Amino acid sequence: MPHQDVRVRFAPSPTGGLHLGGVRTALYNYLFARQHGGKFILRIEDTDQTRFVPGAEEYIIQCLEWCGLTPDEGPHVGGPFGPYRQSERKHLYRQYAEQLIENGWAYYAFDTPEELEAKRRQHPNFQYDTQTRSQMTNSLTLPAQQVKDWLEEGRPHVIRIRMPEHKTLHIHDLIRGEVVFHTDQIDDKVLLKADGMPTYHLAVVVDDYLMQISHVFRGEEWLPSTPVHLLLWENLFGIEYMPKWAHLPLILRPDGHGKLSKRDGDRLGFPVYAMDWTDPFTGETTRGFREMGFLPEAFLNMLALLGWNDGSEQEIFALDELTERFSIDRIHKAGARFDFEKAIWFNHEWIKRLPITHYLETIKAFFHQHHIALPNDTQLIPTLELIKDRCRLLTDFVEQGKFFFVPPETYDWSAIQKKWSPQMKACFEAWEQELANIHPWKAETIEQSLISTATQHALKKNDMLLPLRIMLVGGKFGPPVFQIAEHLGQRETQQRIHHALSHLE
RNA sequence: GCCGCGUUGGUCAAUCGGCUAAGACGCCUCUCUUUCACGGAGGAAUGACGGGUUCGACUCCCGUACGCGGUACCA
Repeated sequence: MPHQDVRVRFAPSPTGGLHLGGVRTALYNYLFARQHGGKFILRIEDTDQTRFVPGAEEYIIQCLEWCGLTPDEGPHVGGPFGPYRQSERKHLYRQYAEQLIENGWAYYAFDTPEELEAKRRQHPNFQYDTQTRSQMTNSLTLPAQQVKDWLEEGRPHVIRIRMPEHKTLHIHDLIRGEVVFHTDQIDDKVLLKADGMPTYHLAVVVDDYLMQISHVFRGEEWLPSTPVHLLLWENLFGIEYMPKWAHLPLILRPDGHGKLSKRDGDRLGFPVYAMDWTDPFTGETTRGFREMGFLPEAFLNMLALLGWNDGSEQEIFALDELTERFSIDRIHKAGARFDFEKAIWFNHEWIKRLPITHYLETIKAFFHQHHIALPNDTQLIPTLELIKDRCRLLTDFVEQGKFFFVPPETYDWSAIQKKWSPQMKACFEAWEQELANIHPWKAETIEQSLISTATQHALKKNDMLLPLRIMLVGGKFGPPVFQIAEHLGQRETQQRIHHALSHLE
């Protein structure tokens, strides 16, 4: 009897940084599992030993953790269906491949990679399939004794699926509906490689069965190989155990055409990976969303809406809201272009919505990276609150807030040059002395004081504002200037005016 | 080449036969703020093409075009 519980898996192969498309796949899996009270499983698909990259698995786990997509089972937390790393399950697969051979659904093939390559050079459209396998070196064409001998002497071989002839395969996809394939068009995929490792096709079916996976959410690039999986399910475990398929639309590059790749990010100046990834072989680091100043809430929100919407006008969703609203039938069929500007917009919205305390530590870390010393939290938080609305990325806090903690190194004098005069200088010099008499040190009282000093010098307050801003901030930006002065404190404000005046004639 | 999937503004997209085709991002204008942003109000901008079906097609069907994916002892 097929199992009823919802069990879904995110099954990346640990070959490098975690692509945003991968995170979205993980997200949809996670949402579906949570929505149905099911389990979200992490399985590491490391059957290609030549592509093993040290550190990649740990990195993937950290990315999921940063996003808040915590697996219920996985190589790092264990679980009742382990091991969760395919390389550690190697011994499991061969028996299934051999079972298929016994039933006539697979065969041994002794063609070497070199032979196959030569064949493909000769016939560019060569495919190892129902038509061509009779000309190849395999257990279907060789005498039984020959096969037996070769196997006994350990001759390298693979096991290939034997595609039936002239059959139509119907696959029901939760997103696309009925998809039909013809077996004559499909090649005899390798199931077990010469090194004894299964290929994706065998491993995915065996493990989904053994791990009792109920639904498979994976990228659309897998759709063409689904008929192979279907046949395997049919002949190994029974179609009634087969998970439901949902092939997700691809995330496309913003310009031109094609799947979004790491290279597009490098070229166009935006991240593609969830977090910074350093290639252990070249030492080269690729920037990630996290390090670029994205909140995980925004990152996930943006990804969720790339290919799905709930039909309303709402665009901002927290993870628990997504869990509530998510539905497979509202997933788009067509691929979506990634738009970095929109991603930034999502981040801005989340920065504005969340309390500073929610991401205080992250901001502090960014300041520390720039060697900027910060005051204690009770003083820091109100200051950050003041600039919050103008920060689209968390790294913007450094840019927008630095002047609160470090006096300006340069001044944008050009902004005030036209209106600057000796009278104005005299007025500021007088006001500088006045600062000590301002009580309490509040934006309103500071403003009143400036007004009265300006009036005494036959100047207008409004003409004083920009020069004051330049003296305190260095440039033409930031919150209202008297609030800046309030946050700076009397002493610091006085010092900055004094210092600025000594540099102005 | 073959197979599969897809096609509403520049981008994300709503629409499940009644459309004068939502909304968001971005862009432009105005407004607020005597800084820069935020906010607020407006604006320009869309159904690939050709046939059907229908009283009526963006919506259904069939072609064509275009795009993408697959076609590995990679996943």
